[in-house]
Order: sequence, then structure tokens, then C-alpha cells
Amino acid sequence: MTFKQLEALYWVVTLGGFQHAARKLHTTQSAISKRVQELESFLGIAVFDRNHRSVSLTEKGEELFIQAKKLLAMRLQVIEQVSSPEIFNREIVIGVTELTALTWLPRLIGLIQQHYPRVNIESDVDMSINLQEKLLADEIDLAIVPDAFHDPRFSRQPVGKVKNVWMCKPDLCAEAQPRRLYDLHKYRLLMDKSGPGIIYGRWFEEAGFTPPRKLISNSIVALLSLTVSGGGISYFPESCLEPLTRIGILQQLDIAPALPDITYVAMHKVQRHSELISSIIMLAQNCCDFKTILQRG
Amino acid sequence: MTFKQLEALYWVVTLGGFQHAARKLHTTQSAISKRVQELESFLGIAVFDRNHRSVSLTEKGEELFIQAKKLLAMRLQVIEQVSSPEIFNREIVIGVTELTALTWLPRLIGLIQQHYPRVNIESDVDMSINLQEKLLADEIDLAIVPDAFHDPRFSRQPVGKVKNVWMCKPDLCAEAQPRRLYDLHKYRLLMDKSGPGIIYGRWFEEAGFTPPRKLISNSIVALLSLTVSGGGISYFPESCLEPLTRIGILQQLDIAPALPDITYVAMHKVQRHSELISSIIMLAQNCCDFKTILQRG
DNA sequence: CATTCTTACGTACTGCGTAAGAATG
DNA sequence: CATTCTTACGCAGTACGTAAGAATG
Repeated sequence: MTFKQLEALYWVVTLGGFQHAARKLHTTQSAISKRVQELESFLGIAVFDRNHRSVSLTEKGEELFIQAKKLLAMRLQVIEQVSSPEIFNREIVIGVTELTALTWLPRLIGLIQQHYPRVNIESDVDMSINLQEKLLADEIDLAIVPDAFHDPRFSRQPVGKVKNVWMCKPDLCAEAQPRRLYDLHKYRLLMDKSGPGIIYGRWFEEAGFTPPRKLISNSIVALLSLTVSGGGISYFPESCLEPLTRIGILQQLDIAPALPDITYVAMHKVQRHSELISSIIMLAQNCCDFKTILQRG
Repeated sequence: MTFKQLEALYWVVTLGGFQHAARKLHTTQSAISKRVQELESFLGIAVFDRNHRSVSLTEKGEELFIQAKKLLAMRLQVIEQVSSPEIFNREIVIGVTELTALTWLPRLIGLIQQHYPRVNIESDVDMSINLQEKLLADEIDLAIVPDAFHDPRFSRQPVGKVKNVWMCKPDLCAEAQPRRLYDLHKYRLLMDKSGPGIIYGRWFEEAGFTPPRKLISNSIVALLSLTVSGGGISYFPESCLEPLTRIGILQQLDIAPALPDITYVAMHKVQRHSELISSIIMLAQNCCDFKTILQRG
């Protein structure tokens, strides 16, 4: 009985198929099939019920799966406990939203590489709602997203906050500066689809404010470009777009009440604890800062 | 990191050398050396201190060893829990004393084979004192011996009792039948070296009896043959030698106080628990019976 | 100088990937 | 009929054993 066999079993069950497990383990269905068969013949039991098309565990298989999880978790823990960080070899997929990708993701990746030079990092930039699903499907190991979802299957640890302010093209509100939320009725609101957009949507409701005209996009860059060209009013991290407000490309609006800060959290599946992930979250907390975007020099 | 590597580490530490570990794992020093090196390079740490001739663990190595023990124990437990007994494949060395070997060992082995047809049994017949040392050296997995030692490193579970009685060649005591322990002064006592011999030695002391002439042997068969030829008085399991007393080859002596029963226990290292061993002990308890020796038909 | 671990090298074998086959819904 | 797992077969890379080398006390 080898770890490879247990790993195959684990991912076949977790991802619900030999195909998926094979992709996860960077090999072929054939190899997975054989590892599972080896396991079965070694133990002299049937682990899977082959009568149906979808894999289902037998009773013994269920027992084995539970123990396999423990063995694999323990192996990982031992490796993380004992091995020197310089040699620690693993691949990890981090999911982030666009804003993070544009600001402090490079710093985070740099820090990780510094501490764990042999860890292979892949970053998946997507909307937070999709990242959540990818977490569940084990397509990513860690997601750093606005704190908009409260699913008990995930561990959530705050890594930082961002202060958003309303912005628009300077001449858009030239005649009458909006001062209160209500004043925004006159304009089209440009909102992101799944991150702060959701949080602010709820906040609007609580404040009794219903924007009459909205334009939703899944891309910050698109929102920014729309805003700069006068397509409406949007919110952006104050610190992040300071270079653009300074040179008058965008104007910052002073509207009361101010938009609440958005908390960013690092999320991962509760079961999938690991030293590496904890340590990455700590690094994220240290370098989470949405200031520097498009800064030159 | 594979189980093979951890196993190598485990046995190198446990047996104190690559050579010994290799023998235990049925391979060569070279292979063990490489497995350990693989482990070290995988983890990026030094597990062993190579500056001295005797292997000694580094600090990290110590940690790893502790975890390796747990992982291996867990694997074994999972295998025993999940695998079907028919296919369960392992080798186990059982140490027994001569008397057991001559009486119920064949039954025990038969029972084990019946339950675990794929388990390879080796039996090591030796004096109980040696069996104890072999247990410590991990040369045997289980010893079934008279209950003469109380070492806390071993788990001891009773499997049966045997009633010994004094016996001699019929004409040896023809003129004056000995009735009390003291009467044995006149004769040479033939005693085994390490099993009941030790227990009865202590018992003699407590009873204030000091046999003037003793002949010690490590072989029951030798004692028997000496006794049958009139070399002295010895003790044997009553039930076991009934065929010989019945036909008058040996005479049973009725001496007070009677020899205390000898309890046989199954001993194994406390750490080395396992379902298989527990189950073998249960089988031993069921078939421990010193009756049938040299029975024909 | 004997013992113990490491290194070097050729071999054997395990495990893998490709591609075709069987089974299920 | 499409999807999913199994089987067959040839290949490659891993892990092994032999034997010689280095180091230690």
C-alpha cells in the first residue's frame, strides 16, 4: 500500500471520477485505474462499486477512504513540519480577484517565492463567486476575495481592507456635485459583478437606495475605462487610483455616507489545512496593500 | 516521501544500523542507504548524523522518526482494518518453547493459516529467556512462554496453564516412594534451564527446599530421555506424558505440596500492537492444550 | 584493521502512457 | 451514442544488487 495509491483513491472520491483525479495528479485515467486496482488487490477488497457509471464507494471503501484522508493529511503535515522550507516542493493554486491581481499579487508571489523557492505557484484570477466554486471543486487551494460569503465549509481569515471612494470623469458632475447617496440617482452606476458589488448592493438596500441605472461588469479594468470615458460613476480604491485623480483623469466624489471598507479574506476549505497555506496567509496579511497600481518609477 | 523510505528510517533507528535494517526488510545495505538518502534529499534535511560510526538521529531526524512511527503504525492498522483476512499478507515470527512446539504449536499454526492463509508464519523454538531477548531485538513478533518475566516493555496475556507433576523411571523409587518435597533430596533433579525451571527454582526457595543435585538442560526432549533412562526425577506436564505413564515407561510421583501450575503467556512489545497479533493470541488461547504429544492414531 | 556507510554501474522490473475495448445510462 | 472505466502492450525511468571505495574508532 503506497501513498500514491491512497492519493489516487482520495482524489477519485473527492472529485468524483478517475478522469478528474488523473488531471489533478498530472497523469492518465489509465494510471489512476491501475493504482486503484493495485490497492484493491493488495487489500483483497472492492473499494469501488463498478456496476454503475458514477463511482461509488463500497462499505469497506468508505472506511478506507476515511483512513486514507488521515494518512495523507498526516504525511503532508510531517513534510511541512520536518522539511526545510528551501526544498519544500509543492504546487499551490491561489485564486484572487482582479483588483488584487493588479495591485499586491506580485508582491505576495515574490514573498512566497522567497520563503519557499521550490513551491510552484499558479494564480487564478476570477470573480470571487467563481473562486468560491473553484475552492469547492479543489481547483484552487486558496482564494483571496472580498468578504462577501459566509460558507461554513471554508475557513476565512482577514488579510486586509480597502477603502473605496466614488469616482467619475471630472466634467461629469461639473454643474452639481453630488453630496449624498441620493444624489447619485441622476447617474449611471458602474458596478462590479461579484466582489464589492455584492457587498455594496446589500449596503444600498439597507440604506434604502435603489440605483435606477446600473452597468455591471466582471472586469475592474472595464469599469475603470468606462468611468474614465464618462460612462458613469463608479467606486475604486482611493489609494489605488490616486495617480489618476492627481493628474485629473478621474475626480473623487465626496459623498455621505461614505462607502464602507471592503475586507479581504483568505479562504480555504476547512479540511485542507496546512502549514504552507497558513504561512501564505500570514504573508498576504503583511503585503496586502492596494496602493500601487500602474505606478511607474 | 514513500512508506518504503519511512520503513527504512524506522528500522535503521530501531535496530541501530543500516545492515540490520536491510536484513529485516529483505534487502541490501545499499538499498537502505539510498532510501534514507532519498528521504533526506526530499525533505532537504539531514536525518542522520554521519560523523560517527554508529547512526544517530539529528534533531529533525528525531522528529521525523516519531512521525514515521505513527504513519507506519497507522498504515498497518488501516491494512488490518480494511483488508480481507484471506488476502492479508504479512510475515510473522512466533517464538515458542520446546514444550509448546511439541504439543499445540501445530494446531495454532493450522488455525492461523485457516484465518489468514496469506500470512507467512515462522516459528522460532528457543528457551524463553532467549525469546525475550529476540522480542526486544525485533527478531520475533510474538513469544509464547511460561510466565516467568515481568518486563514492562512487553504486553503479557495469558493463553493457558499446564499442570506439571514429578516423574521418574518406575524402578528408581521402588524401595521408598517420596511423598514430600524434602524426600527429593535423595535424587538428582532434572530441570529445564529457563522456563518452568526458573519458576520452580523460585518456588523451591520459598519452600525452603534446596535440591542438592541438579542437572540443567535446555531441552525438554533431553530431560525426558534422561528421566526415562533413570537419570533422575523431573517434572513434566501430566496430561502430556499420560501415554508414557500408562504403559509404564514413566511413573508419576505423588508429592506434596504439588507443583504449582505454569501459566503460559503471549508476549509482544507494547508498541508493536496489531490486529493480527491480537487475533493470533485469541487463537492461541483457544488451542493452548499440552495434552497430545507423541500420540498415534 | 575491522566495521559501517556511500558510490558506481549494469540490470531487472515496476509503473506509465497510448490506444483500443467493454460497459453503462 | 457518448461517457467512463478497463485492458493490452511497448517503453522508460526508478530502484535494486554487486562490488568497490571512503571513513571512523
